[in-house]
Order: sequence, then C-alpha cells, then structure tokens
Amino acid sequence: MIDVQLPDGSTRTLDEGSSARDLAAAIGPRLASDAIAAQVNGELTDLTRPLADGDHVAIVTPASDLGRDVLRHSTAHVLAQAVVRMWPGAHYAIGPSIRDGFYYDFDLPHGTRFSDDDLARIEHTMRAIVAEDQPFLRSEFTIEEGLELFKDQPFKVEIISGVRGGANPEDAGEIGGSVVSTYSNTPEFQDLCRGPHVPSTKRLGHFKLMRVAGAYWRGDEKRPQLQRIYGTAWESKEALAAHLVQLEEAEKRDHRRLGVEMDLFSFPGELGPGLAVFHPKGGTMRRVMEEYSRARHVEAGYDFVNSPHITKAELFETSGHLDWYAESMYPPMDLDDGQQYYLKPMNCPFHVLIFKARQRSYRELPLRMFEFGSVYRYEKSGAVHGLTRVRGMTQDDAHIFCTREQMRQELIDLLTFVLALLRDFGLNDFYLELSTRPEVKSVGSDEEWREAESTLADVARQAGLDLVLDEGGGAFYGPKISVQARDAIGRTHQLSTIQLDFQLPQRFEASYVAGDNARHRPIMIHRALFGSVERFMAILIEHYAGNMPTWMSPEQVVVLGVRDDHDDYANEVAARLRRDGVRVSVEAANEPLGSRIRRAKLEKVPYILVVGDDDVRAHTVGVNARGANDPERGVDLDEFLARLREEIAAHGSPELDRAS
RNA sequence: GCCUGGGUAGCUCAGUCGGUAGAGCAGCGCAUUCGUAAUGCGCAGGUCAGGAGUUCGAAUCUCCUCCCAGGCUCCA
Repeated sequence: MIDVQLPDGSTRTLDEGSSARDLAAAIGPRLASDAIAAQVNGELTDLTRPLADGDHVAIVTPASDLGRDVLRHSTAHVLAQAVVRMWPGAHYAIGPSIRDGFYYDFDLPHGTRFSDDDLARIEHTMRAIVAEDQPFLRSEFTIEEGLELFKDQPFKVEIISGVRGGANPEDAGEIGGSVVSTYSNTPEFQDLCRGPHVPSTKRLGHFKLMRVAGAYWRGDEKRPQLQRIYGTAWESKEALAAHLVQLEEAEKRDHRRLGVEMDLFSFPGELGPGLAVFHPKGGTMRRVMEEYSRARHVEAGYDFVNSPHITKAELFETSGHLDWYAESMYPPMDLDDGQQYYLKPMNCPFHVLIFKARQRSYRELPLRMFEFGSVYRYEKSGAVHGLTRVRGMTQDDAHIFCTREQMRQELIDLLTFVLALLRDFGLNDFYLELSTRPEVKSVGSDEEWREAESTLADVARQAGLDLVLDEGGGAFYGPKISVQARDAIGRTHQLSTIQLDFQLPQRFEASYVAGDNARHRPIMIHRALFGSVERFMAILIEHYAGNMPTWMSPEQVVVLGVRDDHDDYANEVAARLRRDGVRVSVEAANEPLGSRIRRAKLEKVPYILVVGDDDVRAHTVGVNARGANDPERGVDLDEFLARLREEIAAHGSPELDRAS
C-alpha cells in the first residue's frame, strides 16, 4: 500500500502501483470522469503514471489553467494527426499550447500551401479523430531509437539530435533528458512529445481553427518558413463561445475601427504605410493629452527643448545608431555637396548636443530636457499596425543628465512620476519589466552594465510592483525598466520605458565641472512615458472602448433644442459652457430629437443636454449622461457646469462597465 | 522583408456561368417642429485599389505594382 497526499493536506491510501486515475476514482466518480492529467510533486504527468509512496498529487481537470493547457496541447496533436492524414508525407514541427489555444507548424510536401478553406476541412477531420475516441499512449525510447523512429521527420530529428549534441538545452525538457518520449493515438500518427496528454481524444472537442500564418522554423528569419495553423480550445462549449464573444468585443474596441467611426484619424493611401493624419477630433484629443503631460512635466522640473527632424549622418555615426539600426532608418538624402542627411529616428543625440552647447556645472544637474519629438523609423512593411506601430510618430521624450550620485534618487522620483501620470490617464494595473544587456548588440564595459542593471533592479523593487526579468532585452547602450499596464480587458501593453545610459555621454564626450574643479562624465537617463503619443492614444481608445473620460473627450457636451424655437437658448447654454473652456456644440433642431440624441450617443459624447420650454423658463437643462440609464430633467445650468468642471478637474475616468 | 487572406460609393456589405454596378447607413435638397438611441420624400455619389494581358466583351480569368488584415521576423 502507498500513501499519497492531496492538495488539501489530506492523505489517501492506495494499492501499490496505483495511478492518478485510480486516485481520482477513489475520490469520486465525478472527479474520475473529469480528470485529464495529474500533477505529481509539482510535475505535470499523465493520469496513468504509477504513483509512489509519499507523492503529493493533484488531479488536473479541464476547467483550470493547467487543464486547459493540457487539452490545448492534445488538441494540437489531433491537428497534426489530421494534417498528416490529409496530406501524407507532411512534415510536422512543433505544436505547443499558447494563451487561449494552440498552434502547430507544418511543411507540406511539394510546397503545398494551406488555404483558408482547408481549415474547415482539417477541422472536420479533427472532429472525426475526436469521435474515434483514440487513446493517447506514451512510449519511451533511447535517442538512437528516436532518431530511427522519426527518420522521415526532419524537424523532429533536429530536435532530438540537438539534445544529443547539447546544442539546444531547452529542448532537453522537450524530450525528457536522454529519454525520447512519444505519444501515439493510432499507428497513423506518433509525435515526439514530453506530454502529458488527455487520456483519449474524446475528451477534446471544444475547439476552432482560427487562421493559417507563416512562421520561421525556430523563429529564425534565415531558416525555412513553415505554415502555422492557430486554433483555440476550451473545456466546454460555453467557454469556447465566451472566448469567441470576447474576441468580437476586442474587435469592437479596436482603435483602427473606432478611429474611423469617431473621426479621429486616418491613414491616407497617398502617404504610405504607417503614416497617419489626425482629424480635428483626434487632434483635440492629442492636444489635451500633450497639454496635460506638459503641465505635469513643468511641475516635475523639466526644461522644454526642441530639435530638428533631420541631421547630418555624423550625429548618428557618433551616437552609434547607424551601426546598429541603419536598416530601420529611412535611407539618407544625398545632398549636392556630398553630405548625407537622415530623418531622425531618435531624439537623444540632439539633447546631448544641447547639453554640450556650453560648459555645464554640477550645480545645474540634474538637467531634465523634454521634447515632444517627432521621429521617423523605417519599420518593415509587415510590422506596421494602426497607430501602435507607425513609421512617423511623436515621442514624449526626455533625457535627464545627472551625476552618478544623483542617479538612484532621480530614478526613484522618475518612477513615481511615471506611475502617477499613467494613473491620471486611467491606467492603474501595472507591473515592471527589467531588460538587461543584449547578447549581441551592445557597447560598454561589464561593470558599467552591472552597476546600471543593479541600480535599476533596486529602484524597481522599491516601487513595490511585480518585477519580471527580460533577459537580453535592453538597448545597446543600457538596460531599461519598462512599465507594463493591463487594460480594461486584461491585455498588457508596454508603456513607459526608463533607460540608463553610460555610453552616449562618453561617445559625445559630454562632461560637467564638479566641485573638485575637474571634468566628470554625466549619466544619462532616457525616458518616455507615453512611448509615442500615437500609440498611447490607441491604447487609451481601446482601454475605454472609445468612451474617453470627459476631460479627454474631443467633444464634451452636445446641446439639443427640442424644437427650433429652443435653438437660441441652446446656443446660449453652449456659449456659457464654452466660456468656461468646455468643448461643446449645438445640433440645430432640423431633425427629430431622437435622431440627434442617437447620433450624439454613437459619437460617445459624455453629456447630451436637451433643452425645451421648461428649461428656457427655468434656466435649466436636461442631462443625458453617457452610460446612464435615465436622463435627468430640470438641472440648473450653473449646477451642471459646476459638476462638469469638477469632473474635468479631477480627471475622472468613466466607470468602465457603465460605459458600453 | 516573408507566409496566408483581402481591397466594389464616406462606412458596412451584395453582385450567380465573363454580358457593362446594387442596398442600408452617412451626405445634399425639400418638407416635418418633435422632451431623451433612427420623420418622410427626393437627389447625388463608382477609373470595382492601380497597371498590363486574355476575350467580341472583365468587378469577375492571368500577371505585376500599391495598400490593408492576421501571423513570423524586427522594435534603439
């Protein structure tokens, strides 16, 4: 007999050789039928693996993170089996579970390509395999046996021999050290896999193939491009349906769609990819964001600077950007006198030149230079995406020049400032990421990097937020902290970055004179809070689903007269509000009230004021607030204005669930 | 840059076998004067992304280019 411990701390006594499946059965029939895998001493395993005395065992069921992970992985296997059945000779590469689903990469014989229509056919075959109720059977082999077994599957051979050669240590886990484990349902299909899997294909079924995409083998641009099929899979029909609904919701708040609907911005074909124009309403939104940011920066002790959009090549030769990033800069303009000029992809070297414009004293430090700097980057054509990845953008960029001694406090203050500003825009769920020295692209000595990295790590920890490590993700000149924010529907976005830089001051030979009358090298901190104004706006639009807080709304109030003989009063109300800086318009009463209200609602205007006979008489307004169910009648105009001013001043955010 | 799929009126979309372009909304005009999410009638709107080819004839078939979407790669 053996004793195993359950997650609740209790123990169960089982027969020698019992598996997790037996354990589940001993606990109850319901759990026995739900069980798809087990977690033994923290390790995810098949249900059938024998347990040992003293094991800590948790039964994994589908409606859990681990459970979904297992069934997505198993569904990926079924996908591969279906593809192999339909395209004999197909090579299959890897097929992991991912967030919300799974994928599998293939290389079809004779360069055949999947089409969208194929997805439905493959799904059909998958459902047939599920209906066949095939068991997932685990087998173990030596590396040599594994190589023989998969001799017709070059990608599998590469994974197995990579482990033998020690080339890819991360693959060792994939196949379990020196043991090659495989899963097969039928002789038709066998896959190299660490497992675990659900006991049988009949446990699957709530899945949908989403799309086909290209993906490089091992993520390497220089290696063959495989065809990847993405799918989503869930524990129940309801969970699958809920996921699909959520995708639709995300699509509804897509900033590219709302940008058109709300008349904020557009991408005229005449300009080229990734180049946006902002319409009056989008322009207003930007202006409000920028004005607020400027005001806060003034308070925080920043100086405002400006720099041109183009420069001689020399500047970016000195900075090093041309060495590392020439391919993502616009090609140079060749002038008659042989000079090459570049559009700027970065503001930092300009700010260094401002620092160097005259001799600097330690008394001036920290010197904080801020600029809404427009930069141009030649993003690969496949990389541009709405406002979030563009070729022309404006950064809320600043560079802080300080001494080594000031660096730590400056970073602490900066992080506090960053988080406060982001909160003012209605984001409040953050974590931090620390990006360390890149393996290939980087300059500087080891100890400089060590000092920079440890200082940033300290400061990040002091902020009291979760900190995750992004190994090798830093810039070539220094490590960075980035602030990641979760939006209203749970997606995370990298927003602000704070980079520590010992290199540029050296490259430009920037210095200040200290109290010891000697020249010293300043430290440079690069930081952007929005990242780019365009991208930040896109994130906010999606966060709020277009229902911008009143202070950011391009149009804050629309006034509607009930009949056209109320238009004079409507204009009077608007004039009063406008005098207090409210962005307000009047829709004349030449169409029915209901239709004007509807239009204003669709435009997501925070307040619709309806004025009729009663209001003219009593100097009141009817207030129809965005997201509210019942309009308020007979609100005193001055009282409404006071409420509105208070809300705007407080930077109140709409309650996200209220505004739909 | 690469892979797959797209591009028809301002927007959303229909358009059969290759036979010469259609709806709703938006816009404009006229009428309507209305108390909280669509008043009625009328009008206008198109180089079917662009170019080349096949054909008696191309939105439709072929090729090239541009742009968009989803991925991969990249993101100072």
